[in-house]
Amino acid sequence: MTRLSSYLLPTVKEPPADAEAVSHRLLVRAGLVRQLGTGMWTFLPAGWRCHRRAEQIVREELDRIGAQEMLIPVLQPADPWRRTGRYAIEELLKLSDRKGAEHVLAMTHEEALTWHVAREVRSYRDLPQILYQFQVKERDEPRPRAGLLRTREFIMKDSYSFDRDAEGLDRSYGLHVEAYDRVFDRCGLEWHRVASDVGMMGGLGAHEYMAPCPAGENEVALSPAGYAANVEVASAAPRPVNGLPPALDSPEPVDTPGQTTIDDVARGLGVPAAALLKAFPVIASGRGPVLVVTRGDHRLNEIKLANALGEATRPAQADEVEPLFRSVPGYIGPVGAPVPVVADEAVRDLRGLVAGANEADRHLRGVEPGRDFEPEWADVRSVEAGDTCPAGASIHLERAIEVGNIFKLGTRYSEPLEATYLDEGGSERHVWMGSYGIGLARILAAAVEQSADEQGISWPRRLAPFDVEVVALGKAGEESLAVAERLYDELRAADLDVLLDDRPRSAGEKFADAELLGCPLRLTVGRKGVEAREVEAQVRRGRERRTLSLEGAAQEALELWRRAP
RNA sequence: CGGGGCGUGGCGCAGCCUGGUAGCGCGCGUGCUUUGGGAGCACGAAGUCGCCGGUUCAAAUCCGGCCGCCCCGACCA
Repeated sequence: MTRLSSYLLPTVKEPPADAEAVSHRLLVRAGLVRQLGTGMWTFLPAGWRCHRRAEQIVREELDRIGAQEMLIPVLQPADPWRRTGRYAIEELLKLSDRKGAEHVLAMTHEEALTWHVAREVRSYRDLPQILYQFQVKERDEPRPRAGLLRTREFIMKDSYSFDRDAEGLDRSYGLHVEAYDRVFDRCGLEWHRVASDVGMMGGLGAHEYMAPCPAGENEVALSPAGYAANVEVASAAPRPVNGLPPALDSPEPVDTPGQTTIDDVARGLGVPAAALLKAFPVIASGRGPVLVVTRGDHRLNEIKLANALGEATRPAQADEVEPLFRSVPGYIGPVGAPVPVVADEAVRDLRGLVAGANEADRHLRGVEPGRDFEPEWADVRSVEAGDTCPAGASIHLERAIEVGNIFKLGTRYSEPLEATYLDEGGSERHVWMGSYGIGLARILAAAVEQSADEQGISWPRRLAPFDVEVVALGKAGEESLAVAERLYDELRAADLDVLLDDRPRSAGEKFADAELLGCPLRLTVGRKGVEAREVEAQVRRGRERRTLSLEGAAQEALELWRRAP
């Protein structure tokens, strides 16, 4: 019998003063987690129960698609990481043993598992395989934050698919979509599956599962027509420009002394910001200096830029810009630019624009892309609320927590680690891989963020530490405690997980703690109720209360629990 | 890595400017009262004031260095 009087559930009235995220505050206050250091969190008994429940949901859904659970060490030799080129990653924790041999603490497990598969898989008959584990990941995060949302150590469900070819990979990927959709539904989360960045390593496709909430670190672009993408890669038609100044036969200089920002120039010339061309000098890793141009009211998206150029870029420093342009920042523009120009699609077909003249205190008006400069066109701006998605619906943006991701790797790892098989024709081929992650602690944090109220946590019933909390009121030795214990047994017999608050505390304190902890159902046994052969039930979500007869209380509680969110 | 802030009983804070007896609320322990929405009274335990060094007769307080933690940004394979 789980009695609160002997259970380590250290609730606190006041959260850590500097904690800001709702989930951070409440998980600490409810006695579910404690911090050991920056980005290092301990799960206390009740918190670990939540974690295990999330884990079990994930396990059942992965097993359902035929995935096989296994376990790979966190401590690994450095060599495979060197071969894949990932030893250089700064977030990768490195260490050496007493003999001086170099090791890493794995941040993910592609290297180790691919290394094994390279040895064990010989033939097309051995494929496909989907393998997974629940294992600790270590990351030397530059900035852990918001409690469990971004930590240096966390447990991930990571799965890896191994297929003969791209079609096989598509199939394994699709199976993961199925499993993940079911996982996040069962966890009671509001979620979106969004298209996401495939990264500089050039994956073949990727999606993220995003749980919307204000504490989220990511932003997703959504539309009623079903468009869903991380803003890192989202693409949409811009809102049109109103009040564009008249087109001219050729660009015409105009004095703009001291006006170095979009706002200054727009106000100075009496034109909308969207009539300006914003110019970003960048240094691309391969092709060198490039001038990127967007509409004045748009923001450059560096990830889209890198994807469009096929190489990484960084902003140019002032001392790199001035010798090239013989100008100062604020007056740089594409007309007569001394470097190649990349222009955002949103300025295509616009006329009468204003751009820097590459000369201090001067701009050009009447600029027309394609006539006055010949750019390489690309979609490199960040979408905004009010843009139009490809299906014609209006986009809105939401902040969200990334709770899972799925990624088509292709042969990114099988090539350097030589994971090959012999096909029916006897030729050696590389294995096609996918990798798929779910952060369990993030599921918990997202659930808290999405469902908490003034009183505390309101767990989705599948994630709660217990299904029912029985609150026994009255003094030790009174009948209500004995009745509560019998009720506990009946609830257990109905297959519910139960916590009994048998502490000698005031009623108010027990109620407050119960609502803070957030089990989906609370049953209260008090003296008056015992006399009337009644117990009070409160459904945590919405806090609605009703009276149950003591005799049928366990069955009725089961019904209430089943209907809980 | 850049910017800002904070380290004082378990938690939240005051004291620091202007150096001189470490204080408040909550929590904790004991006893009595109380018991359906964070109870009351009484007594009590608990602090190397983050660490190291300097100034001073004297440092929580002033100075220097270091460490830790939070928030914003950069980053996030």
